[in-house]
Amino acid sequence: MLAETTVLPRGFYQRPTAVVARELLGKILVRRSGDDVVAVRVTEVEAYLGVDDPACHTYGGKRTPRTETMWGPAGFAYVYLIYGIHHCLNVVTVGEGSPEAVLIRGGSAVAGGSIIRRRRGVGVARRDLLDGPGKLCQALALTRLENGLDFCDPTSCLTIRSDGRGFLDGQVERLPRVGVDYAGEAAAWPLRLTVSSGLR
DNA sequence: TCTAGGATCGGCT
DNA sequence: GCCGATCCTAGAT
Repeated sequence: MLAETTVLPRGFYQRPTAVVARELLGKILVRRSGDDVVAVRVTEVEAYLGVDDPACHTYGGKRTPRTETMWGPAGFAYVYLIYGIHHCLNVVTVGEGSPEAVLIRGGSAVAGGSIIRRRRGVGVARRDLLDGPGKLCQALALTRLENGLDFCDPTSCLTIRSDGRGFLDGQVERLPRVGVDYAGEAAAWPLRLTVSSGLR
């Protein structure tokens, strides 16, 4: 199934964050750990626009050990812990010195469904498996240990691939981001992208 | 050191 | 719809 896919090149990520966010919808996140392979098609993302975005971890030029990955080159994974319990997976965009990223909020399983169910809990309903950033990370077995992985290295245990399919603009909903009320008017910026209907 | 708070989730009412 | 869990992170002292 993954034989007909290609790993997205660095250049894919070295573009404006809002563009990368839109283009990530429909792409396939592939996670290898040991003999387990899990693949998830991205259906929900949020853009975080760096130093000028009050909702972003790097707002105002903030640079800390946690956010160091965001300050580096595009195409790397920024994984952090939230609420002491859950992890969130981000894709670093633009380029070195422009600490912007796209948060992967949700997807649908395309391979490794049984592994996902095992990790998420056997009784969990199909639609609840991957509909949140914390759930996605649990399904992909991602923790802070995976922070800084390179999405562009075909031998990496975490890559993003294209199978040539995607979603039409008419299928994409643009909504305010979740859980960033503290960010003032930026909380209303329509930087959350979701798709509801099927592939094209 | 100490403290407050968070890009969430799931259980309970 | 509400609320507690749980602990890292960052900023203050």
